[in-house]
Amino acid sequence: MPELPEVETIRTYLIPHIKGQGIKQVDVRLARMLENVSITKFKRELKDQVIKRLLRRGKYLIFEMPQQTFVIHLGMTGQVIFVPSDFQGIKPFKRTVTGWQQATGPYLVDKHTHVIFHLGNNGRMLFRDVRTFGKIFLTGNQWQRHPRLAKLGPEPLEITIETFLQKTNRWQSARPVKSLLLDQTFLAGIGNIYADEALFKAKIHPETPAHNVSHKKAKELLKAIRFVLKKGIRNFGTSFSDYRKPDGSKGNNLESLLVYGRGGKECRECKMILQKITVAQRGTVFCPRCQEGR
DNA sequence: AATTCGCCCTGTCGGC
DNA sequence: TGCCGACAGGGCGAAT
Repeated sequence: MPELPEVETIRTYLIPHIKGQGIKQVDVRLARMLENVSITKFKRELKDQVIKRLLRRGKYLIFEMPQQTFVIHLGMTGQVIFVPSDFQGIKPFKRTVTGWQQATGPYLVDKHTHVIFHLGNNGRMLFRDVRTFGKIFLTGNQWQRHPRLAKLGPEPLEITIETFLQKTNRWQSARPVKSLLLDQTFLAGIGNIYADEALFKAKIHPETPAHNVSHKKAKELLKAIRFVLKKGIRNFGTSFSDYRKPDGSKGNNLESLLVYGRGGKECRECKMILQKITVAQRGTVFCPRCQEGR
């Protein structure tokens, strides 16, 4: 699932390819990927606009244009693929009994490719999403005020340790600390992978009630969050299942994971068998020895 | 007001 | 071999 490091990797990759490019045309092949905007309006608002800036806030990708801003959220399985103008692998879409099934090379234009942005440099930006939990929406020029973005908490890589400790000081909550990490109004951009990784790194049991997290532990937690997110970015993201860079290749962070997806296997630090439990309706892996006590 | 739960969706996997 | 149910989970809106 694309989290902060994956979205940041996509953003960094896309910038040189799309910044300053005009949008010649947009194809929308699945209307429900657009949130609160019709296909007609979406096309009209984007046509002939120039992408001025590409930003990230939490797990959201923000495309700023002079008169309008559109935002992409990748949900669980969303991908943004950039197809350069000289790429020859894409054939016309073809309807088959099983749906749109023309997949060629790393640039997959198939039944899961829902939106295609045709750019001025004749490149194409594809939005592909198997489980269709992703969303694309318009915000107007004040994207910070859009309801989805306005409610986001601070960026974990930007918040100061002092501000973070003030936030955690006010935790009178019995909620498991993992549920707080997944709460985008607390910190923006952490998902299931990096939450488990950060809790392991900070040696905190995922079910620890928030009010039992000491000042010292909270400090270690923020350091751990930063560490795993930065490492994820350095490794171009975690390709656990569907995540791909915009060139179609996988990120390199999977082999760096210490707990996520490793339930039943040995802890890389102490050889104890990693446990898999459910916390906040999410699969959660932790080491009973390294992360003991709540 | 804070928190949890149900739902959206499709590919994959284990069991029979 | 093939069918079926369970499972994966981000975020919203309803329920508690």
